[in-house]
Amino acid sequence: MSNPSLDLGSLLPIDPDWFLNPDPVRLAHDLIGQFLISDKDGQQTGGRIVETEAYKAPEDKACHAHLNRYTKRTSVMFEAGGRTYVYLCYGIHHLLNIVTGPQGAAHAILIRAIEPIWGLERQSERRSGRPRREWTNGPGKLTKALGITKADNNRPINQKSSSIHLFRSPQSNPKVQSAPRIGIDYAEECIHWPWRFLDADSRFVSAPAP
DNA sequence: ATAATGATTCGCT
DNA sequence: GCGAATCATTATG
Repeated sequence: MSNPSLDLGSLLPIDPDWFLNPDPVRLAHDLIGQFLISDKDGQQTGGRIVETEAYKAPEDKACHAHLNRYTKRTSVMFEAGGRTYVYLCYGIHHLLNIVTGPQGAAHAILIRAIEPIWGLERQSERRSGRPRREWTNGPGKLTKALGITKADNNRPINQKSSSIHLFRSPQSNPKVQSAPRIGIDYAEECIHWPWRFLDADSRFVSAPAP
């Protein structure tokens, strides 16, 4: 890695208490510019988070745990913040969420896009040699590039044994935009809530702000 | 037991 | 821009 500030060994993990904050909208904003790493088979792939969305039960109709609906699938969202929520979407795509908030609050942050930084060759392989810009500019794309599957569901973040790690960016000052969330047309009044966050200067987002 | 439905992506027109 | 792909989850009977 030519940029020494991006040396994985020197990065600091996000503090465990950060995940317990009760406001997932705030956390989704603050996650822009931080680093996501997947560690599979001793191989690290990851990058800089450039797009997120907040989901917040009970009031959010777009949240799987709307009205605190508790099922086998949603149960992980009720855990204390700091775990993963990975689920299969449209029968094809695995989507990665970060569970946040205190135990009992079903909050999560969907990771929608990253800028690839680490393990570029492996990411390219997993994305079938497409252009780099298309490796991770969407929630289903980035899980494929990082090898994230349902095996990574309901697992702690930043533990020694973890496959998913989140690090603080040493000097992160991104210009963060907010926008309505994508793909939730069924969610009635929640459709317009500006709970999607993007790095305005990144070319690796899934779609520009409207 | 059956049926409906996605927090999407890709290829084709 | 449109439609297919593809299946775990969920609700309902």
